[in-house]
Amino acid sequence: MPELPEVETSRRGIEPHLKNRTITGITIRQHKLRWPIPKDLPSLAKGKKVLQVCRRAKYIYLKLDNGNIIIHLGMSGSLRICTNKTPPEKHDHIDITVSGNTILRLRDPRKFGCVLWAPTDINQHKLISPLGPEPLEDVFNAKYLHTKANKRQCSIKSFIMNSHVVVGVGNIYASEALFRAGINPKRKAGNISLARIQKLVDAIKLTLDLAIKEGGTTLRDFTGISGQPGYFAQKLLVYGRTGKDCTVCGKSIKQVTQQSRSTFYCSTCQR
DNA sequence: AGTGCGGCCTGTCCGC
DNA sequence: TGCGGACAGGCCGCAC
Repeated sequence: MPELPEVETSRRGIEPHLKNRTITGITIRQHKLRWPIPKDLPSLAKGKKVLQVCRRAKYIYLKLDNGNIIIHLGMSGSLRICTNKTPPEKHDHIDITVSGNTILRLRDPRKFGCVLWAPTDINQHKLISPLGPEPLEDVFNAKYLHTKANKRQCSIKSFIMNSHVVVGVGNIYASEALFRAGINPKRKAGNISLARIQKLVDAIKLTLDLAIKEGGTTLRDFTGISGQPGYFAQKLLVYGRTGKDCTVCGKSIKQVTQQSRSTFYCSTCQR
C-alpha cells in the first residue's frame, strides 16, 4: 500500500545503489503484472547506464540514455537491493541487475504494480502526461485547487484522490488530510471556500511531509529483509480508527464508503 | 467533461 | 482446525 511517502522513501533507498551503474541484465519471472512487462525490456536496457533514479507521482523511473524503466508498486509492491546470493522468493517478479552484482528486485504479491518502458521523454508517456501537479511543489497551492474545484460536484475526497487534480494523495492520506483541515469528506468539491481550500492544501503538504519523515525511519533498510513498507507505524489520526475516540474532541470516529473506498472522519471536527 | 464503477490479485481476517 | 467468503486498495478504462 505504498502511498507517495513510501514511494519517495523507496526511491531514496535504491538510488545510491543504482545511479551511474550499468545494467548488465534483466530477469523476468512473471510478465503478468497490471500490464505485461514488455518482452523487449531486457534487450532495450542491457548495457545502458542508469543516469538518474527519479519519481513522478507514485511512479519511480530509471532514466537511461535511450529511455526510461517505469516502476509502479501498486498496492503491495516493494523494492529491495540484493545480490545473486539471495534466492528470489515466491512473488519476486523481476530482477534488474547492475554492475557490481547488485540487483534491484521487485516483489508484488497482488500484481497491481507494473514495470514499463518509456522511450525518450517520460512526460510523453500516456500514464504520465495527464497527471496533475506534485503535492509538495509550489504549483500545488490554494488558488490552483480552488480554481480546479470550481463547479465540481464530486466529493472533496474523491477530488483530491483524482490523480489528474493532484498526484500522490491515496486513500489513507486523503482521510488524514481532510481531518487536519476540518473538512467533511462528503462535501462537494466546488462548494468550499478559498480559505478552507488553503487549509486543505496546507494539510495535504503537512501530512505527506510528516509521512516522508516517518518513512525515512521505518523504511531505511533496503538491503535487508526488513525492506517491507511500514506505513502502519505512522501516526494515523482517523484512518482505520472506526469507533475510536477522536484525538481532538473525543467523539467516535465514523466510517463511510465513498466510490467503493473506506473513508474515516470525525463528524464533529469536520464540517 | 464529469462522475462512478468494474476489474485486476492475493494475504488476512472472520464466522461457521 | 479447516474452509469459504468478504475485504483491502491504486488507478485505468469504460459506461453513462
